[in-house]
Amino acid sequence: MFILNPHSSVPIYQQLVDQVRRLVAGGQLQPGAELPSVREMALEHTVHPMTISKAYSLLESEGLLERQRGKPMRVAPLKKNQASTAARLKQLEPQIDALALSARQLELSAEEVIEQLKKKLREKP
Amino acid sequence: MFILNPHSSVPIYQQLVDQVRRLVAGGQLQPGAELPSVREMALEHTVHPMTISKAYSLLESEGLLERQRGKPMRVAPLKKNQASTAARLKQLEPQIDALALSARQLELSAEEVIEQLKKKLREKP
Amino acid sequence: MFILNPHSSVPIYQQLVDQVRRLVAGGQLQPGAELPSVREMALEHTVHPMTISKAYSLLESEGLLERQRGKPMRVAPLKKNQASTAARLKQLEPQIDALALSARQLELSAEEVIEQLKKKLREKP
Amino acid sequence: MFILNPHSSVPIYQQLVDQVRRLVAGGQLQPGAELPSVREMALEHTVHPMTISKAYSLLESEGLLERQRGKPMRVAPLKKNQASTAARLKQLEPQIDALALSARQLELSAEEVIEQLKKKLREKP
DNA sequence: GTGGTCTAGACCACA
DNA sequence: GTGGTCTAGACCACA
Repeated sequence: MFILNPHSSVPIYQQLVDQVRRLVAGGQLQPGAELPSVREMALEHTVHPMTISKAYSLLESEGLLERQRGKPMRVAPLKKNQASTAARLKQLEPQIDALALSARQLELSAEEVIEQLKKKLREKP
Repeated sequence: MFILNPHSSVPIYQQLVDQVRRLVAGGQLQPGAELPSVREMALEHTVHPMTISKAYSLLESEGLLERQRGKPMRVAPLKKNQASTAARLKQLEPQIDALALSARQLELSAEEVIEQLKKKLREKP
Repeated sequence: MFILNPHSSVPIYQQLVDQVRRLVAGGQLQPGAELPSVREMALEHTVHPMTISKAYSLLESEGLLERQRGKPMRVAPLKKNQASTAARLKQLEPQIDALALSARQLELSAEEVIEQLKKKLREKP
Repeated sequence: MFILNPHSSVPIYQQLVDQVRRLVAGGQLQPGAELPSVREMALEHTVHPMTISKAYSLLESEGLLERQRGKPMRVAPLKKNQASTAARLKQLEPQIDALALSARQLELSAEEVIEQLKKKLREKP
């Protein structure tokens, strides 16, 4: 469910935070859903447990996850979790902006980029 | 001509590298154009000369700038600066992949994302 | 394992870069092998950590080393380290050209030069 | 007669010094032969006159060239100028050593390198 | 004038 | 623990 890339320039804990935020916003992680334990996830991705822990803590202080004593963390009861389409697009904006900038720097036409993006969106990962 | 923000989380030398790349790609810095000397630019932005020097060195090893001994650095005559379209698309791939992943996690449809991207690509930055 | 000579006219960071390249090419540093940490090596050779760091960074941008966050750098899994024979010969070309020029200026015959080169190539360094 | 490459990592004055030494050793510059004036040579290679001047001065202090008031420099009357084959090979040694080292680092076989070198030696430049 | 190297040492992000 | 960034400032090579 989670994809962590240790070679990315984005810190691993940040990758995890971003993904949880999106999965909650998109409704794939419903309120009450339990997340893998720190250890489980650390093992699965061969990552330091502290890294997972840091991500969870950030998400907790943000109000998106909540800690349950002795049990794994779970998605908090919805406040404004599942966002409107507009709000979710807003969340995507920094990435879109960066892509647009890169494309222009590479002197690629809109068509070429969109063609490629369409292809990737069609593939289920 | 160059804007360096010491409070950004992007390292100063990286900001400079990015801007030179963009200005060259966009044609605002033509091959042969001279850049401000390390000391000049360091003074102007009250930054340590080594920080500027690091950026210039990276751009040189990238083949974008060339040293002229005793004179300031200048934009290299373009050779493979403009790679083939396929090669440039390849360079964009990681960003496109990441965007596609985010979009799926946000449960956004291809249309919504592409619509937004088109808008951004049309805006000249 | 590494020999750094502060009195050489070759910069210290360059000496290190050269040696790592050689050790990797020669197979003495296998993919996955860890290098001494920046601090370790700096202490051992009484050199400033930044000097070591510069060498490591260059080797990373070259694709020869890879960073493991929180752990020392290690030799990257070889990919295009071994390029085609033609490509590697191409890399040697400037040196071959320079040698040919020198030989002609010294009025040395092809045989004499090649004889000498053969001898050197046979010696394991 | 002289080839100066401003993009080489070898300083320009050093390139000139090396070439004069070789041409004298090889007998192509005979004792008494006049060299181009500093200005002439600087113009021809679009190089700073000081650079040529520095090379000439070094060669003079070495005893290879001599200054004649109001006239261009000329090759000094031979002492041990035209060297024996062995001596001339000795002069080539650093370049041969470097080439052999590079070849080994690139994992190229002796045959491949020698093949290439032969080709270059045959071409008159 | 130009850029390059190096040290001393602070401070930071990440795991 | 790991490496990265930055400054202050010395000293050098080259043109």
